[in-house]
Amino acid sequence: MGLREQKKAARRRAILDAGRTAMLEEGYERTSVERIVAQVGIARGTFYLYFPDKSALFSTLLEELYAPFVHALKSHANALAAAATTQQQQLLYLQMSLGLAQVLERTRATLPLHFQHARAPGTSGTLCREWLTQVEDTAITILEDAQSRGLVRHHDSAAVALAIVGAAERLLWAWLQGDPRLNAEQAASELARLFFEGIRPQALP
Amino acid sequence: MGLREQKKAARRRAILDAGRTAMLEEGYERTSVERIVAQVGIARGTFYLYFPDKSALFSTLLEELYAPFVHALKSHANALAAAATTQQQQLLYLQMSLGLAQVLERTRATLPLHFQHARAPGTSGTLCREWLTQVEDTAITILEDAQSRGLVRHHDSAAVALAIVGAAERLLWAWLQGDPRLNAEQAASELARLFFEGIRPQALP
Amino acid sequence: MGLREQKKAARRRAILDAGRTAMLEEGYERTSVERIVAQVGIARGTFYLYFPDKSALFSTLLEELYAPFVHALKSHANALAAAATTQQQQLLYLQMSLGLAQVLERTRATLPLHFQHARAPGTSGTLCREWLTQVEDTAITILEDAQSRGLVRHHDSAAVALAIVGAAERLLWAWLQGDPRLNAEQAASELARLFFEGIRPQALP
Amino acid sequence: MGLREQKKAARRRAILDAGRTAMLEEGYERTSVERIVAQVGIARGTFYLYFPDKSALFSTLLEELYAPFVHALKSHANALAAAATTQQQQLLYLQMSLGLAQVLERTRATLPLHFQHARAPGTSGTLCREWLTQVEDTAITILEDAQSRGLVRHHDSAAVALAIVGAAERLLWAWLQGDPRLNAEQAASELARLFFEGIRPQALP
DNA sequence: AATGAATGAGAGTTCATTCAT
DNA sequence: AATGAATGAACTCTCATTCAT
Repeated sequence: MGLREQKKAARRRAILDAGRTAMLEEGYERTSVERIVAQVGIARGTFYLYFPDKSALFSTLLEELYAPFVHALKSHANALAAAATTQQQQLLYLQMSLGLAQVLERTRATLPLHFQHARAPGTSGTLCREWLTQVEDTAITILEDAQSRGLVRHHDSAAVALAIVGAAERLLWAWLQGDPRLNAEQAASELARLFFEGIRPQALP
Repeated sequence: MGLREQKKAARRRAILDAGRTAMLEEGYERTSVERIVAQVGIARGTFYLYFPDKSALFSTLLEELYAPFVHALKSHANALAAAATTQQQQLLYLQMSLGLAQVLERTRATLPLHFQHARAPGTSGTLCREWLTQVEDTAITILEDAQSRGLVRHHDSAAVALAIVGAAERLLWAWLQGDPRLNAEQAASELARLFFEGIRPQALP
Repeated sequence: MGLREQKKAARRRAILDAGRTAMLEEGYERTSVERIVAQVGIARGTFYLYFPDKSALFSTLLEELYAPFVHALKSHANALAAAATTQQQQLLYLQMSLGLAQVLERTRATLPLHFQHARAPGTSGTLCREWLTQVEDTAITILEDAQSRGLVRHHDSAAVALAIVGAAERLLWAWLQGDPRLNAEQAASELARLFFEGIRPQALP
Repeated sequence: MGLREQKKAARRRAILDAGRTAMLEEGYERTSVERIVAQVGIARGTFYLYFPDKSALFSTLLEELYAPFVHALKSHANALAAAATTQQQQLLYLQMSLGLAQVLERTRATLPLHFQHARAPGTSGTLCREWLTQVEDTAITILEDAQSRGLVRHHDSAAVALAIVGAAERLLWAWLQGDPRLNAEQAASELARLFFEGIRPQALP
């Protein structure tokens, strides 16, 4: 890459970072281009050399946030689908958990962007939901694979998958917020046991 | 009530309804007072005779949305706490389910307001979260009561309560959106079974 | 006066008092009718039963403020003009000083209205200056009478009168403001000595 | 200075001039940004590229008005304080008079801004009074220097200084208004004689 | 006589975007 | 490539005054 391209890439990176910081603080709607360029130290017009408009910047931020998840989920889903034995699958589930945890850790700082905008009306929400559909559809696929192998009960697969995603999201959000009601260390394993074993005190006959 | 008061109440109602419609479509930030008054057919200044500012209108809409939930949850929580036997409790849980379902049905049209703004930054999100804390704290209370009676396993109560709320929210949101992946009729009972019995195909020894 | 007239007069008084208080605090322009009626505890429309508009209220306040001055000055001017001897005049000057001091004391609380608006552009200033012209013209008349009697040097009478009025106003304003630089007790006599000894006709050796 | 900077400076100047004209006519409160930009022939938003808000424009106008006075007064005060002999001082007083007269002449068109707002409540008055305090404090300093040299009688220095400033202001205001009662040419020398002969230390026989 | 709901023009200010330099 | 001045519509909110009740 030439020096010029490097500079261009660095500046694009700087705009993205400033944009993310600002939008995490104030949300997409209330974040002004002015604030972003002031943070980066460039002129107003320069912004439009790197992004056609404000929503394109947001779009890029979302891609950086969601793409790793979608990629991780899809590759794990493929691996699970190709697994020959239950033992293999159990290993793959463990790997998936670790893999997703790593992605979460890496994207942690940007994650609030998802929570803030995923259900919002208007441009920002629509952009989020395009990614979200992919995440949830993959979750459904994984669940249906497990059902077809008899690993989990035959509930309505979409309902269960969405429920699990919803529960996971809520705990994640509480964790990101530093919710004092939550014991962050236990939350993930609680969630796993909760879904796997149910809430009843002892297994029924 | 005099004719004056009736008219005033009706107009206030009209503003609230127009405001809700507009905010459901465009969100709090993007909804202008101008649009609301045009919908109602009143002058711009008239709006401010009924609400001190835009956020006060939104606040009222949130109260109309959340207060029935909070009220229902709290009264059921009290009843559950006062229950003498497990049989009484089971009846009360059933009643709570029915009660909440009725509230959901009644507030159905306004519910998206919650989903759109609950995690938003800024004024609108903050106002939502004041109500949400009440909802979730009551959910935790109910769960802890069940734990203390040995009805449910001793997980971290806040984590489990938030997980249940999160799962319920996600299914509700899918239902409100008319999500084609979801079988709406079954969703609620699936959710109940999911949590109560867990996801494993047969109960373990 | 019938009971009805009494009530009406009392309410008019209340509006005037609330208006004065408000305008002393915020000035004519920034004082809203809304604030006044809220203070009095009457309806917006009622205000317009007592005064045709906001400027009429201000006008009345100015009359209550300036009329006593104009009346006192004019009657003292007449008495001075009719005085036969210098001794009589000296007594009348003393009486005038005392009289004006009493008026100042009585109108003290309202006096800032003059200082705030006397030179303002727009309605409020114009209304003030109509009264001020009367005050200053009378001051000029008194000075010219003193000149014609040889009591004071023959300066340009208007210039001297305006200068005296200006100096008196400045000290009065400082006094009303509680200006810490000023020794309020001495100010009046300082002013008198300053001008009296300065404008004496007999020159120095 | 580049072409860009020149144009920007010229436009800033145009806004200041239009703002001054408008505020001289209607006062700070009643002057709208809309009117100013219409006069200049620019868009509403452009105004805010040059001034953060309306009060900043007013502030700048005040600085252009008062700063020359404060500067002139303070430098003359310093010179007077450093004067060795009475003769030197007399020359310096003369120079000060001429200097102030020149400043008056230069700022003549803007001077009404002072008279209109100096005693007004609210933002505009407060901004004026910050400057005025400097003017008056310097006047007091000059007077106290003269007192310490035995040039003038030992009155309360603040009272006398404020009286002189007040008188000068009143005559100036009459002059600016084109007051027909006033002989403008004589006014200044009348004022000087009035005070000078009035505050001489040596008493009369 | 008194009310207070209604008006609608107008206030100051912000903002995404464009374009001449 | 980069600038930053310019735009003008849109925003929320205020206000003196009117008039049906």
